Amino acid sequence: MASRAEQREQTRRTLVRESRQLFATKGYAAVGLSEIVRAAGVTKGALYHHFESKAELFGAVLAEVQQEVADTVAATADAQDDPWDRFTTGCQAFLTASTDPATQRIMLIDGPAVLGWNEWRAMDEAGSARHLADALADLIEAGLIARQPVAPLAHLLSGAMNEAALWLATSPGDLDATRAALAQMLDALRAASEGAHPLTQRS
Amino acid sequence: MASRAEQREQTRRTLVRESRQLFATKGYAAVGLSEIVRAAGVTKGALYHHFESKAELFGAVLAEVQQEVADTVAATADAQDDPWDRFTTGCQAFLTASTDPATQRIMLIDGPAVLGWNEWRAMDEAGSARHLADALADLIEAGLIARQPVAPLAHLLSGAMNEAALWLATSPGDLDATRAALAQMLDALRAASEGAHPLTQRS
DNA sequence: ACCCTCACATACCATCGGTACGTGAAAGGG
DNA sequence: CCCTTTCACGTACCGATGGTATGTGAGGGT
Repeated sequence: MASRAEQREQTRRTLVRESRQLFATKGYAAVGLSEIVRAAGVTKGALYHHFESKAELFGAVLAEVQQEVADTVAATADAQDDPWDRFTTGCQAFLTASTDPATQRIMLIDGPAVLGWNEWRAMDEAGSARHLADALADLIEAGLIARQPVAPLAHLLSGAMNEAALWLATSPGDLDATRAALAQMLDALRAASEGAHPLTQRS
Repeated sequence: MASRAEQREQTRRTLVRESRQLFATKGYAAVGLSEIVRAAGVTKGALYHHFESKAELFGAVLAEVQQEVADTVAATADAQDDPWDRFTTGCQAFLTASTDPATQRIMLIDGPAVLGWNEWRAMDEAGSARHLADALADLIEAGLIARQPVAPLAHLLSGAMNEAALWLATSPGDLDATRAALAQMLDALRAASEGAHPLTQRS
């Protein structure tokens, strides 16, 4: 019926979809390959024909998750005309998207541990983190925040939002307070640029 | 020679010390129990007499690491008289302490994945994160930053510093720029309090 | 001197991630 | 239309892993 290429892709997608479900609910280490192939209706031979290892399968899942988050963030942010609004709205959108426990487990908890921080960082950079760095560069260019290297600021903000999202998953009642605190932090960033001198900090 | 209690504790400490070394360099998943017991000069029976599982052994290691970081941060911060200096100095001290790759691997990478985020968070709260929350509460009490819930702010800052430390491990040349960016973020926090109204955020 | 406790060692197990090889249907050439 | 090659899997199997059940021998109280 289906051509070989079609069948191949469908099997691969099934594998990714089912393993994503399992990784998200039980965590990477708690999911066995036998469980995955059973859910996908194939055998281990099929899995290892598509992926070199369990970790690489997880990598494919992670890439999918990050792509979705990045798309959501980008779509929400790009709807704003003002650069500053694009920035703050994008940050809040990321916070919202990352509050989903299934997304968290894969993207923030197991991601760095399974693939190593370097590889995880590279993938994050290709996802939503890129939008953050871009937005910061725009803000500097527009003179809305002080001229400075974007990388340190991007990492600080990225880490802040990641951790905040993880925390909110266990205490969702603090969502509004966290959004406000984040908004304040971002706002303070803008206010600092108006302080004329880019205050050089000792050490 | 040694009393039973002494022998017991010594074995336990050896187990923690050797496994910490291995976990730090190779990562939790890449270290086998056989490797650990060989390095410690005991057998698996001894390990499972002291710890219920590999994860619990890792938990003991993590507790030790976090205690050391917390002590360093507290010692550095408490040397400052001014509350604001205590805050900023403590943050910078945490950043410095967390830049060590061995500490990172255990405390920031494997920690959440092995023990789960909730348990990891609880341990972090008992460590350096507690000092952060305390310092923030002091600043609010002293009127140096706007009155607000401390928890959201603490998580945002904690996450920012964690991620920054991880990043610095791979690009240490950006240490000064990151310290400056962090100092700016903290400073902006103080500046925001002078804005009279504790701006209520919509949403 | 007795015996119980307990800090380990030994032997063993199920399951895991991973691999070598077999198989049968689709694609390509004559 | 047939023959051959390719390739997307399935099957059978492996070593190593985390974990357990049981043995053992030196404290240590009475």
